[in-house]
Amino acid sequence: MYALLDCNNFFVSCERALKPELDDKPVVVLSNNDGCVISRSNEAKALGVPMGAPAFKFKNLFVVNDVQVFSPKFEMYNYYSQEVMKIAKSYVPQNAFEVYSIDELFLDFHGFKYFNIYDYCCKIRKEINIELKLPTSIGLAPTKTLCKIANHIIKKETDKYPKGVYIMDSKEKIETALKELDIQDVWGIGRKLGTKMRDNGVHKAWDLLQKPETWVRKTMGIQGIRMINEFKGIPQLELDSPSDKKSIMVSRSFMKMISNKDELAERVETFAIYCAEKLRKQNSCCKVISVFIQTNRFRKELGEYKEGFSIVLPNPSSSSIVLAKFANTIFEAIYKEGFRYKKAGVMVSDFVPDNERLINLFEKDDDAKHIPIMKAIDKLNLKYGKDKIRLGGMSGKNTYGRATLSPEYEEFLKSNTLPEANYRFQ
DNA sequence: TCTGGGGTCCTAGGACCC
DNA sequence: TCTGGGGTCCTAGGACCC
Repeated sequence: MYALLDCNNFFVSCERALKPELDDKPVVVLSNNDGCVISRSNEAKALGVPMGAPAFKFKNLFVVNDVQVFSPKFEMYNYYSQEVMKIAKSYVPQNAFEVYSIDELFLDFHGFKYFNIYDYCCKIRKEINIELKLPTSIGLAPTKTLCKIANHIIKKETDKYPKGVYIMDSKEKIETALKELDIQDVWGIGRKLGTKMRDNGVHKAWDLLQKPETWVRKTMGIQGIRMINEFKGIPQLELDSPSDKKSIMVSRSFMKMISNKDELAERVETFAIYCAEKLRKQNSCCKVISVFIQTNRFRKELGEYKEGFSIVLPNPSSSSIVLAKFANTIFEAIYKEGFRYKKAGVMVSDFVPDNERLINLFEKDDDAKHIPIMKAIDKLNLKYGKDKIRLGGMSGKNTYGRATLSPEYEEFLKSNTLPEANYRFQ
């Protein structure tokens, strides 16, 4: 058996953990710039607020229904996430887990044959709830895909599973679940595939199992074959061991569109420097750096422009100075005058461990010289706060908005150290 | 007026090899 | 008019995830 533990309405639940008065009220958490809805309480879902909804379109609904609206506090969510993981991990042997996202982790319960797993999972939930005031669900099944479905069922039928734990351990339970589950709710079926499935008469997960394997292979590729095996209870997806990232991206939409070249250049350089910091944190150097800039895709009438480009570095690097320099080179090449830019980003990829850098004989290598300085800056910033020491190119101001911090949150920040998380998704 | 910010994996097709 | 038969590796883009 595998188990999937996930936090219900995670960001909203974190807000409630900090401020219990929010319990039972409709609550939403917005993205940067207060742009989209990225977390909703059950009450907010019941009001018909969709995931990812643009906040401005629902402003009226928020006011009328007294919905509590929050700007995101990602440091806090990361902190809570790590605490949840810490508790959950303590219930399984070493490495018998996979942190899948900021609010989800898989547990491996193979070898727990003589345990009452149901009671055991209730205990995990209870500890998280007492220690952190966070609600969770735990779905158990023979495969990861079925675990996802088990969790889906808990959330859809809360009355039936008041303890928040469901074990899908028989052929009958699985069959019933697959017959009731809409195909687009399956883990791995997105919008495109969902449409294709429905066009071909596949409406429920169960219908996919009735299709010939050749058809599944042709329409979905290798993933489709894996999916149907997982439905049948034959595990195709193992627990991934925690690994360092393979690419790192820093990008932002701007609160106000930017038409000044220097201002945009400064943003791009800053993003490159953040990439470098994240690289050093995982002791990697990158071989490739990419930069993109784009206008507002929702305001096409203002003129549209979108361009990005990558270059291979002469030597693998994690130096803020080197990466900022090359990011700027790319920026100069792709920047076009006369547009109002809404978003920009820097991505680094193609990593090598920083102790295995192969230096190009014919190119100057600045990293060796920069890294001791960089490490010192990292240490100082860890101690005194983000961006307290920064390079000359950085203005140090954010160009995306955030509401004023609440007193509770200020208090929270003061009383907790908030290490950066290392998740595959955030 | 106002629409997030990350990530991973797979596939097809091109370039190149003999 | 006719124009081989394999391979490998890389890349861009698509689709998915939270």
